[in-house]
Amino acid sequence: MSTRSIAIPAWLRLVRVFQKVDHASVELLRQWDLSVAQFDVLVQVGNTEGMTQQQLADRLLVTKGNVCQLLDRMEQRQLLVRQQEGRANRIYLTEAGKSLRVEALPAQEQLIERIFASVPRAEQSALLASLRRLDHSLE
Amino acid sequence: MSTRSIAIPAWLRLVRVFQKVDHASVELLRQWDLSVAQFDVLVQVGNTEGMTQQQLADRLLVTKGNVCQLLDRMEQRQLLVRQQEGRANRIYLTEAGKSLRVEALPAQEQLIERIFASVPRAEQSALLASLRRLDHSLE
DNA sequence: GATTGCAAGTTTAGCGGTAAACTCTACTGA
DNA sequence: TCAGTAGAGTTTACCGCTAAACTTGCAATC
Repeated sequence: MSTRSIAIPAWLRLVRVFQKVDHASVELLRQWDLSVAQFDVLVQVGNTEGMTQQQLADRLLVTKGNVCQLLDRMEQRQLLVRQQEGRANRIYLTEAGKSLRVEALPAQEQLIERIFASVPRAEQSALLASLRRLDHSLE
Repeated sequence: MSTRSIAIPAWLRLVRVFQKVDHASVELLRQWDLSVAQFDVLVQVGNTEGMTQQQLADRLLVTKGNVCQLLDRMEQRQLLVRQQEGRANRIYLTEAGKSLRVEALPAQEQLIERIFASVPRAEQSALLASLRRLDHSLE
């Protein structure tokens, strides 16, 4: 039995899976003219109505500059509104934003379920456990 | 014991891990003024000297338009050369490109090893197996 | 109350990526 | 032969993202 680490192949495979699932998401969300980034905003703001731009940036692991641009486009499309409060902007979904979220989120979740159905339930648990370890080891 | 699928949390965790490891790679490669995309080109072209732009695009799962722009910048930095042959361009690393590859690749691999060290060897095998299943189920 | 300073947001240059239109070259077939 | 076509590469417009410089508003301290 080999003692060499398989970290590299595991990482390369993880990247591959990420890219492919991401592409599938892009395809799915295209029917609502949504990018993955915009979809993520819709999901997060829907979960925590009234969050600030900085909070959103922290959740998404992106810069506040990026969030600002994303919100510009989404506000223009009337999917959400900024509401100034002190020196922060609180974000709220419009009705159009909410109904888009209610359509797209279940579809996206079904896509993920379908893809992961190729992995048996017990293996999914182990997968999740390993990923959690990796995540926590990166702070 | 619950029977509900954990596909969604597993996917969200996978995304998180990808983002964090990717950020760590960006930090590491910054010391050679390399982006992850440029590093990937260096690795692939080093593995298969003389490959065409289209072959490279297929390997990296990106468009040929993207490869064209990446190569523009890297050729300008004299890390590689295009050599026209019929209607295709064959790509070769320069000496500068090769030596950069020889420096950066082991460092990158050590980074991955270090991160994955938090997962026991047996668990890494299971992780790899699950990821392979996912990959293959996406064609 | 004026000064200082920090925190939230905005702007801009530049890279990475896609899609689509375009050029150029080679091959194929009537 | 030569018209058509398909494949490889290039270009362009636009989105996602970062880093860094910039603006603005609030608070604390003197």
